[in-house]
Amino acid sequence: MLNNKQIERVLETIGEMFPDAHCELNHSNPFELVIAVSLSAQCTDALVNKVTKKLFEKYKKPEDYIAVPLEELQNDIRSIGLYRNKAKNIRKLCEMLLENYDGKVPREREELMKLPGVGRKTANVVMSVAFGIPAIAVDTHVERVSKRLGICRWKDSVLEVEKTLMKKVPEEKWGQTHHRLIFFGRYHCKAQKPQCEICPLLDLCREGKKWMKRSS
DNA sequence: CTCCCGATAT
DNA sequence: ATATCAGGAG
Repeated sequence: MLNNKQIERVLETIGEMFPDAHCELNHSNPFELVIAVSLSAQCTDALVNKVTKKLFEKYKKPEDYIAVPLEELQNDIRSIGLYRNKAKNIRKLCEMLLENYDGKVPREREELMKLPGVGRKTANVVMSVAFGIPAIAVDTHVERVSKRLGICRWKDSVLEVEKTLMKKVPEEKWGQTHHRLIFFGRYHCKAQKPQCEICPLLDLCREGKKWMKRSS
């Protein structure tokens, strides 16, 4: 496990590598962000953006998603994968927004997580990106990077990873750090082919040597 | 734990 | 051919 000084070095380094890390899911309001993030489960954001480009032109409000047959919505998001679950969730989510939230996306984590297809990770993204409420969403990249670097333990659950990051990172830097960890994981410390050879953090990474061998 | 699932990289 | 992708629900 990294000590506080090492954590500080990690934050500084990923800040230099990805100073302008940001949410890469295209959206123009909280409602579109909820849809985009719920679609992004087990799918690249590039593909989500390809689908939402057309989707957001066709469906503007919660009412629009309910107005069409479920099969039509399934077809509009088919290329994403997991499309039956996602279509059903989006439809129900829109119904709930209209019934319980005046058609608007709630800001509270507890309320967000009541929506179908919205778990803690998605709720945290919406809170942080759409509403500017401090939160750290732990996705596959944040989890992998945190564990490889030794920010947390290998056996930690995603919730434990989130708690560790909240404890180790100053609250005013949660949003920024969250996106930098994602960029670091997505473009540098990748799942299949991590760039260990050019990694400025290799000396404090427990997994680095293992990956160096595999790539040689 | 399993299932959902197409697109892409390796 | 297999692993992975801004996960969530049962």
